[in-house]
Amino acid sequence: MEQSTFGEVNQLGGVFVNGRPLPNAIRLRIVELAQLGVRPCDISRQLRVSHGCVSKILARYNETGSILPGAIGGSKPRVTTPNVVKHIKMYKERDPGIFAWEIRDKLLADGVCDKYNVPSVSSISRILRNKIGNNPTPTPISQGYDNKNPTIMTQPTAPAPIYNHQFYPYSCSTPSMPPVHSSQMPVSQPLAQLNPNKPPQPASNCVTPCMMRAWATSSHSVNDILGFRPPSHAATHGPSSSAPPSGQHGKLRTEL
DNA sequence: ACCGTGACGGTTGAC
DNA sequence: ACGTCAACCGTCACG
Repeated sequence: MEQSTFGEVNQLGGVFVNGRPLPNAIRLRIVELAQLGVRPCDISRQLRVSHGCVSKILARYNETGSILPGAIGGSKPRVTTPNVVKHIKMYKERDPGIFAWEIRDKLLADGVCDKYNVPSVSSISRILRNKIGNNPTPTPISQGYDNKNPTIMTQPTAPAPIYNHQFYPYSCSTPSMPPVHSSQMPVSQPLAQLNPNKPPQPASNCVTPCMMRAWATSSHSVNDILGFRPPSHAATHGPSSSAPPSGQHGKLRTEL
């Protein structure tokens, strides 16, 4: 456990922390290289990240436009919001003999919940037993929760779990990732320009739940992240000015 | 040789 | 305070 924070070494000699996402800088680098036309297998070798991981990150990027990992840990958004509890209580008061499954149906019928966030029958039973049965005034109703917003992605409660510790417990420059000084990632070019196929996705559009958290100043989509590069000087791919992470990125493909 | 995918062991955080 | 659970992670191996 403790030592896991020091990282382990994969078959390629790269350092990783089991169970934890790669640093954003590396993820960013993976996408950037891919946009430059570097093959995944080369990216894998170059950054010493397993090809499975490269594949996964690129697939995710293609799908969501985000390089960031998903939200780790936590539970699904609560479905028993105060408003739902209020309605359950109301149904129960109107019809003390009502069954939990009937309450469930009514919640759906009344639009209090939708199929995605309607509490299970057992949850309703628990609410009846715990909150309504003996405690007439449950939780403070109303604090922003709202059940009207049925969408799955609505974050009824917390905005988004996500790593509270800003990204990772360790900094971007991984515990030991000597070869790649990714935290300084010289992002030379906006990926959006490099890959016309990938329309720049508005940050708000990125589905990844983790989106809303950190990266406060810069958004998470690669395009946005890369957007802060120097305006001019968008040469094909010469990380000319800023030194490439590992100092040998000039020849992306050939080597190895 | 390359790449997609699933199993695996791990971490995390809400409940 | 602690355990459980379900989300995610990256690596590895297989096809």
